[in-house]
Amino acid sequence: MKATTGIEKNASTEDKIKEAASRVFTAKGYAATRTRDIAEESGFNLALINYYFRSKEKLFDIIMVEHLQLFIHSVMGIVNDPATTLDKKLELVISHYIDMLIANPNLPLFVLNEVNADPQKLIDKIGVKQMVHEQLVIAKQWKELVAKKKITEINPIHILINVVSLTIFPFLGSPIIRNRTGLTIQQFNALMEERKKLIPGWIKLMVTGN
Amino acid sequence: MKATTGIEKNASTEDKIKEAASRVFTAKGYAATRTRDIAEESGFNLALINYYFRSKEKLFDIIMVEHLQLFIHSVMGIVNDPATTLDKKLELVISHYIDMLIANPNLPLFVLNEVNADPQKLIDKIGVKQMVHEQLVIAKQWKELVAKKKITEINPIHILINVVSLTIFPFLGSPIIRNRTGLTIQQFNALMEERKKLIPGWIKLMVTGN
DNA sequence: AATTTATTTAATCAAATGATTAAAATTGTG
DNA sequence: CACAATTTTAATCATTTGATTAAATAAATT
Repeated sequence: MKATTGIEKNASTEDKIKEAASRVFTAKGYAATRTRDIAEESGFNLALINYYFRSKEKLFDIIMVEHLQLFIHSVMGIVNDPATTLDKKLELVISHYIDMLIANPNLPLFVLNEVNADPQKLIDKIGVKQMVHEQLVIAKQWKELVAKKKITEINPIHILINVVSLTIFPFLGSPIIRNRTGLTIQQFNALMEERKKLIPGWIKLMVTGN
Repeated sequence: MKATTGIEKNASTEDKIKEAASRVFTAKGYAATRTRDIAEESGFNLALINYYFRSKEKLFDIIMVEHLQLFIHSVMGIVNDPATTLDKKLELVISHYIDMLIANPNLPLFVLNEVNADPQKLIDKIGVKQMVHEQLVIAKQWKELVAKKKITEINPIHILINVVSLTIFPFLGSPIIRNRTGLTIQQFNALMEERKKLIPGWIKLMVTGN
């Protein structure tokens, strides 16, 4: 019986390592992260992290999956709720994402890097398959509006891309934006808060066509 | 006299190494790139790349600066031309960027990673200082339009962020987008070509407010 | 052709790094 | 408390990796 299976009692130490690993991995990326960095950041010995997680890669996979789920599943609930209108969904999703991004500003770059390294591997690792099915709710709502001539006949993929772009990219560009404008983190976050209302407005302009 | 200073005759070999290094660095990032990868990719011996560039880091710095200049300076000419209107500038810059991104799809992630690692270092390394001065042209044009009540009094930083977001982010998300939609690279690029016209239209909607 | 200079290579080094091991310390249990 | 199980550590290994060196080859120059 491998020690790694004893998850109950050691939750504290194991979680501390995971938290430390999360900080280091998201800050420096997989390749630039040394197992010793995680040891130091966590305050534990180097061998301990291998004792708990067997290898750097296995530890990374765990962190990655948790972060990707943070990214994806949290939104699925909102998007797939038939009770809320498309308008409301838009507001909720964007607001939710901006909150999460303010709390985890370097999550996007981290995720992008690993998705870029091997898209399919990650998609397999989480259950994103259902997404296609679940998207039907929002797809139906879209089609209804198109039928009612409430929105232009633009390819919805553009709109989806735009929502994600306008919401996430500013956080990716944050270092440059902050450096060029001289904004503090607080001022930058305030700017992002503003976008919770601005982005839905912009998207509505796009879909109505004027 | 160091051999690296002899730039004339060895242009061919040196350039081949730089091209190989560019491919490997942009594909895998600095930390994940082994000097041996570059050697193999270039077809030359490991020691040769150190002979020409002294170290992995120096080679990387050269590649990075060239790519950043590709990113920045090319646009400066357009933005700083007093002869073109803001509308026209918008079209030109976006079109220019999308062309460049189709040709160099993994440039954005590469740049973002390194900017994230040390924003000031990179900004120092290129002459971006003038930008503040040069931006005056476009800033003036903006102020004129505001004075003429042609555009809303929105914080222009939001619009700047939006232009960059809508243009660049799709390429960052390309692996996910392609994976989820099943689009080929050609189809994806066609989608990006569409955006050359779409994005300026969207931006105009944003600044006019309806 | 001879000699110098530039280019390229194979072999090797030293440090960094992921991982293991065996022992010590701590904690839980009868 | 004694004893077993779990947790933690120091020491060590084997590879990987960036870099150097000294020698071989090719090119240029006289």
